[in-house]
Amino acid sequence: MPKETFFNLAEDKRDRVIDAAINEFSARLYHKARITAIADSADIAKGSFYQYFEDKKDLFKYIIELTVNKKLEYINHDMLTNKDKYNFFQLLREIYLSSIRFAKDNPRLLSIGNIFINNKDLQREIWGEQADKSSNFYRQLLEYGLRKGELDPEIDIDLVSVLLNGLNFSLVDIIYKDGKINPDILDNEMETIDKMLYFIENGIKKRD
Amino acid sequence: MPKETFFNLAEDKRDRVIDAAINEFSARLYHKARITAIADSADIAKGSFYQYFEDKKDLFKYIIELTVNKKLEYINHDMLTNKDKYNFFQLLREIYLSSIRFAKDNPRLLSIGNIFINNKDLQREIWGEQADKSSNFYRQLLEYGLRKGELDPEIDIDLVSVLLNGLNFSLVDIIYKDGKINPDILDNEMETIDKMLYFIENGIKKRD
DNA sequence: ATATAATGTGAATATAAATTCATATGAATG
DNA sequence: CATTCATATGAATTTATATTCACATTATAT
Repeated sequence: MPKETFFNLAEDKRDRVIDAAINEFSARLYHKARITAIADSADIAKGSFYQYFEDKKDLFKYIIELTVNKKLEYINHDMLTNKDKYNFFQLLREIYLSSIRFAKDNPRLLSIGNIFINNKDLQREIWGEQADKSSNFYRQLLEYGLRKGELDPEIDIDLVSVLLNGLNFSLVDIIYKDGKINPDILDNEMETIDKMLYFIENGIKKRD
Repeated sequence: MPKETFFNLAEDKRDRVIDAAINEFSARLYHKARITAIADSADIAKGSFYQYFEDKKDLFKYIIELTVNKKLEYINHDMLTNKDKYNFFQLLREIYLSSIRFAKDNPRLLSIGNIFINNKDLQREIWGEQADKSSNFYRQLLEYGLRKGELDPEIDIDLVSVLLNGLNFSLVDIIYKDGKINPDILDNEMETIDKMLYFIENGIKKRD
């Protein structure tokens, strides 16, 4: 958590610091990101930085928190609170759509998220041992789908939740090529998502 | 590439250096791994290290190369050279089985592979721009499966190859929990793999 | 207006490696 | 045995940055 000093700052300055931090953390890996660069670009003294934050990790935690919150804003809450109206695959589709919307609007946050998600050690450093939130999310969704009889009762929930989590990496790979958003996707994001769902629903075996 | 000096070394010493490097790179992220620790543990002088390698990156590249070669040894070559005898899903199954065998026998190399695969920037630093070898591998496999009519002709190869690649992350997640091999998996690896294949073949939608 | 607290500052210090280099030792050659 | 070449060594240097600190400035309260 940033120190109180940080929250007492004039909004403009606070925003400059956040913006500079997002810039630096999206452009470089955590251990390569430089406080000096952040201070310079936010136009504050290096010493001031330590008035606002405990240390580099403190700032990074804060930025990750902002990122997570921002992402949550993109999820259609009506859909999640009224789950019952939607079936499992509709919910999954909505989740994927939110991911893409979020990525489009917040490329730098997407990059930070990638850097974070792609580095388990960093996750441990920042979040401690409870770093496995994401497959848990899918487990709950799957339990719900099973209860409603929409899913093949044969599936192993623990395994499939990890698999769905792995497919998230694919989605990010698709959206985000070579450090920027893949422009091809933006034109036919629906199509891409629908193909992905088709894969998840039906697999790839030929049927007759 | 290591310098010639390195290959001129007595085998014992060369092995000590490799072993020390594998230890260090499997325990710490690339930018955190220390030449000093490697030199100490291999019982060579720090200066000697630079007789053998250009720099840290040079050593790491070499270790990654060893890892990749070792992994290739685990793939059943008979199966790949006589592809025609096996169907797509049998081949995929074999690939997953090799992954698990490799992981069991070479936990440290698995860890290095994870660190590498989980860090796209590092991949760019080490392999340059052609870092996307792996989804390419699946693309070829998929083309083969389609030609033989084993796969749903509806699927989009480009997309599905990225999806299969994402599922690799899942497999690693399953095998490798908290820095070591998940013992639960070893007892029923076949079962796990078969469930994973079931997911890929049939998806998770309930059918009647 | 003065005192007190809060914030700002950047040069100095600390830390942690990677890398170099002058020099020593050993091996091969003729 | 002397000369040349290859390898070994670790203290000294370099690089890169995070973090501290003594002091300066500005804001708030009395």
